[in-house]
Amino acid sequence: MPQSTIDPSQLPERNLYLFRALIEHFIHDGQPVGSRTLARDTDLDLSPATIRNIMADLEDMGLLYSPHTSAGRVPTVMGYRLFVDSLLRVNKLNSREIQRIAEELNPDQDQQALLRRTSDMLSDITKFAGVVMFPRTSSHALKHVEFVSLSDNRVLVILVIDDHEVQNRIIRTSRVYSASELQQVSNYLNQAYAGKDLSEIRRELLVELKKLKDDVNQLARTAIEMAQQALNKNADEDGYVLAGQTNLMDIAELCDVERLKKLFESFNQKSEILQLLEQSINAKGVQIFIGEEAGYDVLDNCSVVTSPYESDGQILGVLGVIGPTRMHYERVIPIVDITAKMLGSALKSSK
Amino acid sequence: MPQSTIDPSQLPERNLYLFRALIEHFIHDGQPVGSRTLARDTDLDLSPATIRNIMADLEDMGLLYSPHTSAGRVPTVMGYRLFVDSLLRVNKLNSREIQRIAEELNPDQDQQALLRRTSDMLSDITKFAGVVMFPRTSSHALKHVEFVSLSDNRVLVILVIDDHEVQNRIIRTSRVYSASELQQVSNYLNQAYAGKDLSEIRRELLVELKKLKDDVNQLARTAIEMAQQALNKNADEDGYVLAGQTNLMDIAELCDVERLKKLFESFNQKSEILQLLEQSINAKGVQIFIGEEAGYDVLDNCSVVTSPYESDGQILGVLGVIGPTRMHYERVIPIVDITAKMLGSALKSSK
DNA sequence: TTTTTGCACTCTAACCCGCAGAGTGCTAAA
DNA sequence: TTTAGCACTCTGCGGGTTAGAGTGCAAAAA
Repeated sequence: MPQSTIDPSQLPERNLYLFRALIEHFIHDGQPVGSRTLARDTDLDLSPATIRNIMADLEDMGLLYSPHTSAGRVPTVMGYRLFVDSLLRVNKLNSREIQRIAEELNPDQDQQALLRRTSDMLSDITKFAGVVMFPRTSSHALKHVEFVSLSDNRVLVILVIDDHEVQNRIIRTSRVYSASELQQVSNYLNQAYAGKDLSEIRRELLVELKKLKDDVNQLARTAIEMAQQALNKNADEDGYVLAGQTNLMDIAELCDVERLKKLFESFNQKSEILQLLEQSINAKGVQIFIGEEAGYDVLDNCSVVTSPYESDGQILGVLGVIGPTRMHYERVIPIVDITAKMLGSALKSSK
Repeated sequence: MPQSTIDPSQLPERNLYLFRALIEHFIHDGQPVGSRTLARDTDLDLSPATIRNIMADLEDMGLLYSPHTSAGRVPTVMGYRLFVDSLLRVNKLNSREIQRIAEELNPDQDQQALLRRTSDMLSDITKFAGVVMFPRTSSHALKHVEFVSLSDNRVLVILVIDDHEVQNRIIRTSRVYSASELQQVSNYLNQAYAGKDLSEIRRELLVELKKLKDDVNQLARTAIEMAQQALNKNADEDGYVLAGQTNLMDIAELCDVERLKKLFESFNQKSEILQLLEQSINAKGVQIFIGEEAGYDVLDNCSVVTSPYESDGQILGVLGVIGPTRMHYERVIPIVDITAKMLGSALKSSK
């Protein structure tokens, strides 16, 4: 991180109190907060002038800044950092909300649908954008493979991987195969390779192919060759589902078409956002990226609250919420947290 | 249509000429066009005053209007209608562009990918939003069905329909079935029903089930019951792929966050846009919806240029471009036209 | 009859001005 | 250490002015 953070214990209690009041005030209504307002709205019995002095100190430390001379103060990125790291009191979710989440994430839907639901739900409940990375299982055990002949020497390959992921691919073959031939090929491969890891299967296929080079067994060779072709383009299509982008259009700080366009384009390209999510895949729990802290200037004025989700102790992916820096962290954090946990268990029971 | 259109032959040649010049001018730079400009930029040797008189006539007919007293004139929706119906000279695409389209639509990709590519290409080439409806084949012949057992009494059903569409569904069963049992079920169903239409299969299944009611053949009953469950939720997930929404954010006429938000939301909901596309599914060729003509006020200031695409004489769906009313129709129309034709033949050869 | 000239009129957009409101920093007093 | 007082600064808003563009109409010209 470029900026060093502040140790809150170095600050007088009162300053911290004031600082938190200011941030909460600003998060609430988005206007720069002045000394008079704070004097009025805090329990501290201080005059505006005193508060001004304190605010000047906080500004010197880099926690606040004034948009212009005669405006109130606004938290800096470093200010937010201090706030979320040390000052934030997280709300508990009420049971209605928890129930809502539990209902949406019922495991009785296929994985794609589940992920989509999750991000829909995240965006709907927070009114920001919700994002869920596709799970990456480190093991890609082949569950089942099936070949279906299409017209024009083309064969549809259906791979069932790891119990929930289904991939369809089309390969071209040198001649037309009958349904029963393909059935035999499927059977052979299922018997020989079901349960093994994809990468291991690829290795074994190579070996087999050599062995069979001069073999007369046509079927076996065909099977191996097809399997190779099918497994080759392991389009490890990583990506994510995003929902509720339009929510971001309501947010005053982002209400500028240029800025929104850049943001939306980086959503479409996915790579930047993925990189960001990737960063928190090994974090223990909820992580927060504030503003351009993470180095993506499209996310200027945005915060990203993420949490990895796991099942059976294995981290599968990351989900989160993208909203304005000025968000109600105390609400969003537990939502992301619980959603991650529930998604994990939903995936587990669908395994 | 609410407004009656104008018969161009009722208008003096000169007025039409002027009208077209005005529209082309406006499309080019988006500013209201005044009499002086028109006098300068047309071959007609007329003074601004004469042109003013003519413009007043055109305004009376409802083809033009002034945003305010001292502005130039701008075409009305009815004006655009007249223009695209009667006055427009369509450009030919140059061969580079045709080649580009042909390359993108190469049939060597699965249907989903092909549709996605098509809409990407449409948006990229026009710099507006491209949209492609999923194809609806009237026949849903079952090509192949496969059952794969998952954990927890759940069974993955893979349906291959009509040679290119693959659907995955998860059903719950009353007990755990072994892989070989499921294989038998698959075999039975494939033999009995492959090649038949889904709805017909559903009918036959009902009959079969009655027949087998007291039969001792456990396998057959299981097969029928599973098949029923699998085919029941025929999630005829109709929809479309959309690309390049962000292009619309650059367009001056739409550069207002409120408006854009509404537009994007209706993209997300899909139903409105689908309804619109549906309308032109039986048109012969390219169709154009101007502004809120079609009755969707989210499309205010937008035009939609659509064309149905077909293969083997059967109309499969509709594709098109969504852009500002002020677009270069002479360019967009042939792009949509050719894309529709090429998508049709790409789908045919992938059939 | 059609076209043009001349002219008064209107509207917008840009700019400047002045002013109220909010908030600051500094200094001196409590 | 805190507060009161005060001068200062910046924003946002309403109002006024001006330049520019374009109009409509009436009278003259073709």
